[in-house]
Amino acid sequence: MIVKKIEHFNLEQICKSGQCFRMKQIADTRYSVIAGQEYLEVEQREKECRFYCEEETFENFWKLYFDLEGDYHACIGQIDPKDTYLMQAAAFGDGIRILKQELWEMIVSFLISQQNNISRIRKCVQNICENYGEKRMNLHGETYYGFPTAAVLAELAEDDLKACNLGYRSKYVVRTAKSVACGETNLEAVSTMPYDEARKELMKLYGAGEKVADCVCLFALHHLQAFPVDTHISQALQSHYKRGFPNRRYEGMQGIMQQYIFYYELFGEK
DNA sequence: TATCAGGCCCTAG
DNA sequence: CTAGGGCCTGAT
Repeated sequence: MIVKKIEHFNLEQICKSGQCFRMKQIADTRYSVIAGQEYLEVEQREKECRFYCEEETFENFWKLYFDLEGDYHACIGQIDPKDTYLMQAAAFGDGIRILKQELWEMIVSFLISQQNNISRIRKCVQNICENYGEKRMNLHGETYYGFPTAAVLAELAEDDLKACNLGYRSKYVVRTAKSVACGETNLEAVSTMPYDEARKELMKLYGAGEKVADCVCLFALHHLQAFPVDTHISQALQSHYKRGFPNRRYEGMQGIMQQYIFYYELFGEK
């Protein structure tokens, strides 16, 4: 077990922010996360966090996953004090981190996310994992399921994932899986591309438009300049940034600001 | 019953 | 290039 005191890190906020659909609260102060094939439990009281894993796994995997080296305090410090809306949003969600998640998993998750709500996205992802993921054992000896590979999902017929409640998104996932599995899309290459190039490449995938591509860029590739615009963000932009979001000022950290706004719009009281 | 949820595809004009 | 209809499904 690893114990750390961490500023600007709040599991509840990260969990609810909807970047990760396989993180959940399992007790008052305790959360579980499944990332790719890895399982972790974390306990948090105020700033003190207990990661239930070996030090090596923490250093090599979870520290990166949670972006614990990122300086979120500095980002918040960059916010225009006259922008009271963003100041409030950032104060409200100041424990959010932009996770570094597995690329393939994010592609599928955000293909599913369209015209969908967070709780149903979670169920869809869980269904896919339980049906097609690798069965594994957590630290308590309980079973959990890893995220299925593209090769496995590429074997399915286009409508097969309707059984996992994907609805019309089923063919998006299956066709994309085929594209990745046959080598038409090279995820290794995508992961080394700069933002604009990666975004363009991701948008070639069937079912992926600007919003989905930006979510993947932000939550998997850690391109912090990506600013996904969904219905909530669109509304916020209309009511608070009629002359457009100040991209210049927040160059390279728009994605972090997007998360503060998104989280505030969904969970802040207004 | 109608509308909406972290959109995108496809077809017309 | 832009506009608009269609799409699975569950919650309200």
